[in-house]
Amino acid sequence: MGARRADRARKRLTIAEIAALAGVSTATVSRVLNGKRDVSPETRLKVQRIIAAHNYQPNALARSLSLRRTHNLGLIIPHTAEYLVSFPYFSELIRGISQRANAAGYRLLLATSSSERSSEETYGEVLRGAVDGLIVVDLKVQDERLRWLRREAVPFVLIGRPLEPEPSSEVAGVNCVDSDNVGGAYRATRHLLELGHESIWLINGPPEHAVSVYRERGFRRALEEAGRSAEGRVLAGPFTVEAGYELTQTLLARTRGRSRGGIGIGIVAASDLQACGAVLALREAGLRVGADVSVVGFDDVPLARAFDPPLTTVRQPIFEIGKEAARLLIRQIEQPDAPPLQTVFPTELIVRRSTRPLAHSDE
Amino acid sequence: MGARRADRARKRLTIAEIAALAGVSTATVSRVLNGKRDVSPETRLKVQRIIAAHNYQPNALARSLSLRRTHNLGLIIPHTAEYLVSFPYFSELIRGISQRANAAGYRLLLATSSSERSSEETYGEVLRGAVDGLIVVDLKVQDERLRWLRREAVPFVLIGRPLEPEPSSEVAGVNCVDSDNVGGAYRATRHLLELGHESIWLINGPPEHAVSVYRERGFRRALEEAGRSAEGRVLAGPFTVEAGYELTQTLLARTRGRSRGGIGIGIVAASDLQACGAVLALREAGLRVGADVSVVGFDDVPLARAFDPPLTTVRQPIFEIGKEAARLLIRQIEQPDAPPLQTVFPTELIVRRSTRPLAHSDE
DNA sequence: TTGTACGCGTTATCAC
DNA sequence: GTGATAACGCGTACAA
Repeated sequence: MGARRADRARKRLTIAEIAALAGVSTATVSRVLNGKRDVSPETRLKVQRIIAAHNYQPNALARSLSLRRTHNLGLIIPHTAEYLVSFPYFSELIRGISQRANAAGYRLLLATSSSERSSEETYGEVLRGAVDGLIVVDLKVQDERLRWLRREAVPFVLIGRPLEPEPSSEVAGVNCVDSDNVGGAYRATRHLLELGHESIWLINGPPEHAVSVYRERGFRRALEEAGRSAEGRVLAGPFTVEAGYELTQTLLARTRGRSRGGIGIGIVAASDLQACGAVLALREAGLRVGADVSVVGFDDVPLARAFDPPLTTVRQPIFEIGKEAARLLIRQIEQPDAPPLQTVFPTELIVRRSTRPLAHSDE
Repeated sequence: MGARRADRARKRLTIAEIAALAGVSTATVSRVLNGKRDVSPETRLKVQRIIAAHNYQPNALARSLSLRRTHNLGLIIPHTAEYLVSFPYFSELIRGISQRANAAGYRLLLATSSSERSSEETYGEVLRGAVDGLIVVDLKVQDERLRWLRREAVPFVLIGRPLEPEPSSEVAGVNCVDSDNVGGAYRATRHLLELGHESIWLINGPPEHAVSVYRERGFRRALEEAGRSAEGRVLAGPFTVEAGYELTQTLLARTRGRSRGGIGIGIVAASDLQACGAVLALREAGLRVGADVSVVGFDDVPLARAFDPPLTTVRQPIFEIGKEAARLLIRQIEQPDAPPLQTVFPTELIVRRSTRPLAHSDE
């Protein structure tokens, strides 16, 4: 009762009202709120009581406006569903970012980019002072966002690593977090080599993704070190089951005639989904995965070890990557002069049953 | 040149500066900005030119403070990784929410709830005027958050449906979006009945989740309609592969002796992950899934159809649910007097090869 | 130690 | 039509 306005929005108290209640000035309340030292123990206690009694919460907006800092981190979700499917751990990433951000007193602001709007529009809109910095995912080979972000002098951190030949700019000049994709693909490929596979292929992600370039590098390096050529050994497509299936079929068509009916084929896939698609196609062709042929995935999604056969795969610490991204961004925001940092997390080859030494043909 | 402060934050223009540049008052600029009619075509054009020339973006914070509306929607991410794993479409949900929100001029603000903090603390923090409303996921059977949200009179929408016996309150009093879990479980169970399975089980999610209660209802209803008892037929655990595996093992132990070595068992699982775990355990016990026994999953994750056997499962339109949730929340925010709405999306049984008519034992 | 007064960037209510 | 000017809620010089 006594509520003047419709009580729907339950009028929240302001610092002025708290001040009045406590018989002090707003400045004093603000000091107490922010833990400043210049306030006597008695007044502090008095104010704290009032604050607690009324469950007062300072308005975040007003505080942001005054401080010129929102304590919001921005993340643009790629528009394409395809990308998200390709990234089964997207929720893990968000969780990692969000956890670290919250722990440091920041929130995470999300927006989707729509294909109709340029990245400039999207980012500009999110900006408008709503965010202290941005986390950029889904890094492209030639990513126009980089130049824009630099020009606007927005603190930002990349998930992924820009490719070196970025025109007129040092890679070292940006904050970025990535997993060791080159190493992951390298080890996966070596693994197949060591198993004795003769015909080794990479089913890669779309070539415009920076991550695809890195994985192909690891693949090529392993092959070349073994004195083999990677020419014509790389197929590319979406990170989906379907793509894995179809690319494996074209791969089989290409090898037909060459090898012994496909026996000896080894496939490194850029996602577990693709790997599963590959397994399907291989089985359809009458090949035994984990005996005649081998397949390695990427990501280690929850279902990878329940698959038949349990999938050998390259695990990435997505949650950690998210946390680190938030950490670096916050660091850049709070210490603008701190030099940018590049963090690379190791990947791990999880060996299960989809990769095995070749069965001897004389058995 | 001429930059006064360190050029790192590239001073953004204010409405006052635009006004000065255009030779008008801030009020006029504001009118142009917000498309008000009371401004002459000439001045409008003049102001628009200046705005475009300087790429001016009004400050979202100041605007929010003035309007007392942030255009932010809040979503609390459950702390437990377990929950997220159980919810493979979490990214889909976020995408749905975010897309609808952005389309309507809203942003999505994320925060994680940490187990140490009460929901009141978590939500209170998000409040602080940082959001206009909240989306609540992971609804519990007795969810303390409901009462709190009502008391604080925060606009909110539930993903999921509260259970009827919520003390002293009409279910109809809240906005909520859910998929038809009762119907989904019902149809999955009927499907198994129609295939001739004798020993039908539900591997459910944790009982504290509201969704588990609904799914059990559908399961029971189908069984009872068929004149069977569901007593002792429900096992519960996390939504993981491991839980599915282990619960199936205990289930097999219980049936041992009774049925013909397990033949005729039919399992409805509350997630595709659990279903895959169940398949593993059944196979280990020497049973042929899709012949001797059947398994139905829930969710239709991308790998479900690549699984061996391809998984029969109950599909939910997660993306749509996200969009609808955002729609309802925004509606509640913009029309506080509009009566709350309950939307239930149909679920769909996708029949694949993990469920089949029982093989005749005389074959 | 405490209080006054102004700035943060918009919107909106008045006058003119 | 247009322009001062008071909110919006908080932080913080500066003065006391």
